[in-house]
Amino acid sequence: MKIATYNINNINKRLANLLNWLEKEKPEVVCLQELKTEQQGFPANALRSRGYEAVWVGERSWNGVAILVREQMPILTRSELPGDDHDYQARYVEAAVRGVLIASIYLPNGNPQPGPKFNYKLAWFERLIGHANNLIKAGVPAALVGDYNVVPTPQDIYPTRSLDKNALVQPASREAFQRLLGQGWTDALRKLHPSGPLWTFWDFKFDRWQADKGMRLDHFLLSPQLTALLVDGGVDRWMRGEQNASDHAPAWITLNL
DNA sequence: ATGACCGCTGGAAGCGGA
Repeated sequence: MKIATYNINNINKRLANLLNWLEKEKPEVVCLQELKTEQQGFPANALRSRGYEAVWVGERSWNGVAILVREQMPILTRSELPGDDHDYQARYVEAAVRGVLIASIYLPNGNPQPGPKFNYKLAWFERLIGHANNLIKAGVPAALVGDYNVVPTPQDIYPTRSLDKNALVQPASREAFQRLLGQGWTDALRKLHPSGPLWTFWDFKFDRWQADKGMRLDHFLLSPQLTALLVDGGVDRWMRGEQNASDHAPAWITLNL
């Protein structure tokens, strides 16, 4: 089973890019983030015509997450992260697919830091850690997939000091990510490729793509049962070079289910 | 360090993103 994640930065604006990529790479499951459309604006029919069923949580203007599955209906298990009844941002959707629980995650960016947005990021992270702990203690075969907005280690970003104050690289952000891994989750792309650049994001600004100055922000966290089935993974960098590209490229793994 | 990109809303210029 090939699972992909893609921060698409507006699904309707980039629908042609998405459909082209689906046809070329044929992932079975796709976790999308930053749909930037309200619930009714999701292009369900266009995706169904290409063989993909979907569950999604939309929001006007910002955020938005989805899970696409080829030739199969995902079974929606959650459309929000537990722990805060007053949080209405569309950042979490979860579904069962062929006996695997899959979450599509869009963790808050958190800039500027410090400030209320960074506090929200850390609070959201704590809720995720709590939920993930329940899943792993229950022995659920699960994959927590998406845009974590965390650069886990210094090797996950091009050499620079200019982002030292950025929320993506803060010790508190990295500590939360490590605490999540400490529950027993495996960072699948790093397990497959233990060292070196594995960029999934290049800023629109300046010459970041041309200079290949990127970051690794999009991650697959696998429960132990799924880690044992991990075969392959990578980043579809070619998508970042397309016309009308998102600032993220899709990343993917394959599991031998 | 700086530069100044892209998409949103609203219909200009400022916010959010990372």
